[in-house]
Formats: sequence, structure tokens, C-alpha cells
Amino acid sequence: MNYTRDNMAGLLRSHEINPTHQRIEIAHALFSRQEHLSADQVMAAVNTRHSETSKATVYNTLKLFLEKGLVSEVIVDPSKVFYDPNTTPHHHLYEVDSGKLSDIDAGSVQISGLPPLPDGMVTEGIDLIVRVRRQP
Amino acid sequence: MNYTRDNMAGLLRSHEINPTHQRIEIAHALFSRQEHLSADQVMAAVNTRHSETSKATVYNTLKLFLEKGLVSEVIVDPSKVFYDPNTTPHHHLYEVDSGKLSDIDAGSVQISGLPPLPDGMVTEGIDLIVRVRRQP
DNA sequence: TGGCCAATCTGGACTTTGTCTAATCTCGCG
DNA sequence: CGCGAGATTAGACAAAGTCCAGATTGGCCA
Repeated sequence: MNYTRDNMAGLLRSHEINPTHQRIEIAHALFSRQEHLSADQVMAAVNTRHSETSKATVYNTLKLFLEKGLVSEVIVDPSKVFYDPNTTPHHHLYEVDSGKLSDIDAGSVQISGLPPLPDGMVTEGIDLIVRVRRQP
Repeated sequence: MNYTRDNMAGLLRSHEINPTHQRIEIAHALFSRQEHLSADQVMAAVNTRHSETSKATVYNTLKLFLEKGLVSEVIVDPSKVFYDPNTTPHHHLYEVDSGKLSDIDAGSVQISGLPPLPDGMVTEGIDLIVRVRRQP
């Protein structure tokens, strides 16, 4: 799969998102890298050379992508949210000292024995985060 | 177990923390409630009636408690960190719309099939968060 | 083509959470 | 009693994110 800007337009449309210039650039930044980026990093990626997209638009757009299921949020660092272009079920490995975040495929991981949910509640997601640190 | 202020002093000492007035109040706020509180909520709890403890002290103290293993951090909400008086291994249930956070005992939960860690890395902790939402 | 309108984007002010610093306070001990 | 290390404080500051009112865009139809 090729993450050209043209393909981004299609991707956005298939998620019922009107593909504007800014949205295409933001999607491109996330998907071509296949990495976890914070809002700040998206800003920087989109505004290399000359400033093109405002802070408000970056935040609005990421929130929109999230609602439309195009990206997911990863909350591992108290100071910033990461956005993840991988929306298939998977887990995360977080290197505490470097801040590096990587995926753990959900395929082989099994979680069992979770208690029943409170009445009238539905699961929105299960986040499994393995926090690791460089051996001292 | 009884979470009197006197017992708090002993608890702090047993974790190599000099038990000052402010630290005892903060420990008392966390342990007598047996709940997850944010720094803000600790501030409010400690400063009912007249202001007694400054913001800087609350933050310093929570960080100190964390280092000394007296409390643990729970990162589920991008906007604030919760502090958890329960340091035994356990997981969390987070009600997304209300912000309510509760414990899931680790006893019956099994996680298997995690891939090996990268070389030279040690696990610092495994966070399992079940995000739920009220049925629409 | 030209004009219209709704959707989108923007700068900048604002809020909230948390950090930092330099000055002050406390308290055990000689 | 007075000293000094450790603790506390007020308030300035930083960073992430939100909000708003006005400007821009672009698709559509005559």
C-alpha cells in the first residue's frame, strides 16, 4: 500500500471525511510514517518549510479523524496524547526514558479472566501498555 | 486497617519519608478515601476550610510518594494523572463519560503471549485499562 | 463565468496541568 | 538559644489543548 496524497483523499472519503488540503496533509503525515505522533509532531511535520496549517486545525482534524475511526489515541504519557494510524486491535510497548512507543500485535496476546462489566456498560476498548526501561 | 493520621506517620516512616504535617495530610487524603485522586483533588481535599498546603507541595509530595513506592500513577485521561493508593498489582476500569476509575483485581486476570522485550530492557509495569461507556 | 453559502480554516486569547525558583519557614540538635 | 538541612511557599512560567469570531475556500447552480 502506497500512502500518496491521492490515496489519502480516497481514504478520507471512505471514512466520510471531506478531503481538504490540510486534512490530506495531516493524514499523509500520519500514514506515510506509520508512527505514533503527538499533535505537536503532526504540526511540525505538516509545517516544514513554510507554515501551512494552524494549531487549531491540527487539533480539530485529529479529533475528527478519531471520531471517524481513522486513527486511535494512545494515552501513555501524562503530558501528551499520541495518535496512532493503526486502528486494528493491538497493544503498546512504551520505553519510559526515551518516550519511544511501538506496537505489539494483538494476535498472540491473550487476556483472560476479566470480570463482568457493570450493568449497562459496553467496552469501548482495552488498552494494554507494557512500560519498559533500559536496564541500569 | 485504620487510616488515622498517626498511622500515616508510621506508614511514611516505613517508606523512608520524613513525616511532616503536609505529607501526613496528603497521605491521609489518599489512603482514608481509598480512591483515585488527581493532584487537583488532593489539593482540594487537603485545603477544605482554610488553605494549608500549597500547590507546589502537593505536586512535590505526590512525586515523592511515587518514587518511594507509596502510591502509583494511573494514566488514563489525557488531561490529568491519577494517584492510586493501591500499589499491589491490579488493573483499571475507566468509565469514559463519567471519568470514574475503579480497580480490577489482578488475581483472576491472565495475560499471556507477550513478545520478548527488546535487549537490555526491563519491564517497569504492565497497565491494563478497560475503557467502558454507558450503553446508549 | 460569476456569485452564493456552508463548511472549513485561522490567529490569538484563554484555560488547565504541571514545573521551577528564590525566599522563607521549621525543627532537631549541639 | 541559635544553626542549618530539609521542607514549604507564592507566584511566575511553560506546554498542551480549547475556543471564538472573523476570513477563506470551494462546490454548485444559474
